[in-house]
Amino acid sequence: MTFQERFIRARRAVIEREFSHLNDMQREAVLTTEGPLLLLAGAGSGKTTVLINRIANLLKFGRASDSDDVPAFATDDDLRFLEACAKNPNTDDPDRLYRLTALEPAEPWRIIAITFTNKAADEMKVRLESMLGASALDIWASTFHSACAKILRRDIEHLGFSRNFTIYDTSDSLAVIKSIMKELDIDDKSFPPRSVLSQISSSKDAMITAEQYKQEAEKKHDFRKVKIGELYFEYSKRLREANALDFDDLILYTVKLLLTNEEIRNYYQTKFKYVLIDEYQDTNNLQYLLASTLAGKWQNICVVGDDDQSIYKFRGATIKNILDFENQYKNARTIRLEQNYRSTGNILDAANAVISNNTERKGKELWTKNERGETLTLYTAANETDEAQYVAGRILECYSSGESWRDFAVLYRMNAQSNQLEYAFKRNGIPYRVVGGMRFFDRAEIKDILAYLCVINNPNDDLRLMRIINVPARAIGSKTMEDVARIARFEYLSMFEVIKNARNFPDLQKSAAKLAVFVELIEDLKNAASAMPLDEFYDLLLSKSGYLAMLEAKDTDENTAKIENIKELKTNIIYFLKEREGGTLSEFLDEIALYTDIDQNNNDTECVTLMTMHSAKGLEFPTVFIVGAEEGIFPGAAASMYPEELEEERRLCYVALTRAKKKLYLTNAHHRMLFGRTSANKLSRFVDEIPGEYIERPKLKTTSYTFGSIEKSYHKPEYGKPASIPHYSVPAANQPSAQSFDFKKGDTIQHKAFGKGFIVSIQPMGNDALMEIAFDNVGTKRLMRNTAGRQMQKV
DNA sequence: GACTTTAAAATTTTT
DNA sequence: TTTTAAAGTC
Repeated sequence: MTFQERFIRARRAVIEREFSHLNDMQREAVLTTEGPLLLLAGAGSGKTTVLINRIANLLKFGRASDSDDVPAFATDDDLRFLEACAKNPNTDDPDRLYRLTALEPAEPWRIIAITFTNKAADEMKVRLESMLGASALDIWASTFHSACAKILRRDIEHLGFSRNFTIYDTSDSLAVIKSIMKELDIDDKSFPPRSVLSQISSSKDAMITAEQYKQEAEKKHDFRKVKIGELYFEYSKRLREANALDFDDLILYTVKLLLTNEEIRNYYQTKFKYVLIDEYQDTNNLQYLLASTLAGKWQNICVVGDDDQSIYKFRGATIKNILDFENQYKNARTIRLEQNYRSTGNILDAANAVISNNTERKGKELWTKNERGETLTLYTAANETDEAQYVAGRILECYSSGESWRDFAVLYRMNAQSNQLEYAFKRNGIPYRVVGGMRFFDRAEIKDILAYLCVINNPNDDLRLMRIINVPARAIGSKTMEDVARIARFEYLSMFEVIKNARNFPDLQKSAAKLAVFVELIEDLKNAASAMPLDEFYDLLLSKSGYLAMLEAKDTDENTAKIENIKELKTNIIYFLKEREGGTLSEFLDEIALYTDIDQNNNDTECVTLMTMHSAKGLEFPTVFIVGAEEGIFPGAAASMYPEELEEERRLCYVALTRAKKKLYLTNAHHRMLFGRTSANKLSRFVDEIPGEYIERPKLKTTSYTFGSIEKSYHKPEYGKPASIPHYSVPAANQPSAQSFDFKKGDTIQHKAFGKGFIVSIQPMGNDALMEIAFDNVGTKRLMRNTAGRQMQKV
């Protein structure tokens, strides 16, 4: 062996030891620093750990682990020293060792790591900081959108926007579309605003301008598309006038800027020596362009993803990006992380079997050293209520044997399915949280307050001005505002400028006085904003605008909740000020424009989690229930017609299955009421794709069930429904067919899960009753007699 | 201009 | 069934 070969081998050995806690494939991924790298990381394979360690390696050793270069200064003695260190980790001269092993270590600011969600970005930052210390803060670890916002805040002036541009969220965009449609008198029934917006979005993704879109449509004589093209054109125009960018624009304009401006392109291409993209299977075309452009100079692009977990096609993600990576970069290396640390063998094999029915995939088989574990369980319920009750019953049983609430997750295809589960959990006293649905920043009161802040920050923000000008009521109605909008359009003024000079416009004479009051309010607040700390200003805003008074006027639960939310927003402001002392209003608005979920994901709370399978991506739970495993629901009706859609549903199934660590339940129902209509759905094909050895199915043949043909059917009177609609079900252990619940106030009872308790009160409610029970160990709970009663006995 | 009623639609979601 | 938006009424 030559000197060079020996040196490289010894150096590699020393670095490898640094990452000995990883498995071989993980370590390979960490040490492969140079050139394009495709990391196919299966579910539960330690993906984030690899990313963090890879960055650590770049910072500490640079390209040493992946290079044939030997430092010119290295002597024979150095080599002997290095080889000795490779054999024996303890050295008396760590400085010398480091000098010999590190090769151009990367400065933190030369690394950009892009994720999809703020949550993932934050998690990465936290883990980097705890591993590498404060220097990790210089790494660009952010989402696509915030990275772009950062770039554009510097250089967007080249594209004709000013640097203090506003970011519109989806509902802002929707509002713009709606107002254009109203003005152009386009019927929103034949052109649903949402679908128009998604057309615009996919056009932007394909880098098609409004003009091109319209031309193309005219050539094809497609009337619909011509109209949409007009809307697209007007929409872009309005955003430009308002100096606003929507989410797509953030990426689109960044890409445009980089492609058209050589100086800027050079700056970022030189700066970012290492580019890492997480969740690559979820990227769209623009994001792909951005990533490959940023990596254009050094070509050190590492993409991490799992083609089998691509579930966001409907929002523009294209699985092609990950499938074609090796064609895009001819010298790309591919590493597969296939060892799973999360699930039992049975769960994993079931998931592998299901996903193997897909054709559009790279091919990958997860394996694990974990035990086989229990088989999966399929439960076939009579209806959705029974299904929910089954889930609740199982959870109570497990809870009584020592598991905690947070060990359980119930996954469903549609948010609408959460309802029955929530009822069942409430009746049984099971604490739960529902993830998704209404987000904090989507709540009307939060949007209102933020709109105030936006208008104060930039009075020319017409959209937000419209939102708040009559909230609370100031007797400025839609008619007045229509006049204002028309004048603004005609005079090329912003709406605020129009109302400020209302007296000069004949049409506004009647409302001029009211408008003046509003203008004064905004201007006073604007002055106040620069004169005091942000949190103090916030209180002033709430009182002066009359918003708080409006909520306090009606003492309803709803308003109390709204006031809570508004206070929560103040917590955010205080938190922001802690991070950045003397932070200004505009800085705060910028920060939260891209941070849209705050109260989400308190994983530490002790309760069962309910969420869609989509939201479950990236999470794990010891026990998982997948409910509604029925054709027409999962896979959904729309998907079963198209093979591509069906494959996406199957990937979603794969994601759902691989969330479980120890135990996995699947449930379906003979009859299900959804959206007010009852239907009898077949068992999901995905369940049939799981080989029988991994799953335990109900003993009775329930899939071939036809109405009335089952002899051993029975009625469950505890639902209190009329006998004319009998319920049929497979008897289950936790469902005695009939039972009398003669609980009385003052009784001492023994509950399966909650232990001993004392009935404080019973309130009859129809055929049921609400019982308040003081338990010895878990405090007082309110339970429904007919459901929770099954779980307890008098003592 | 505020409030009530009625009708239609309802995967999946992050930024 | 439930939610949301638009039309109708006071």
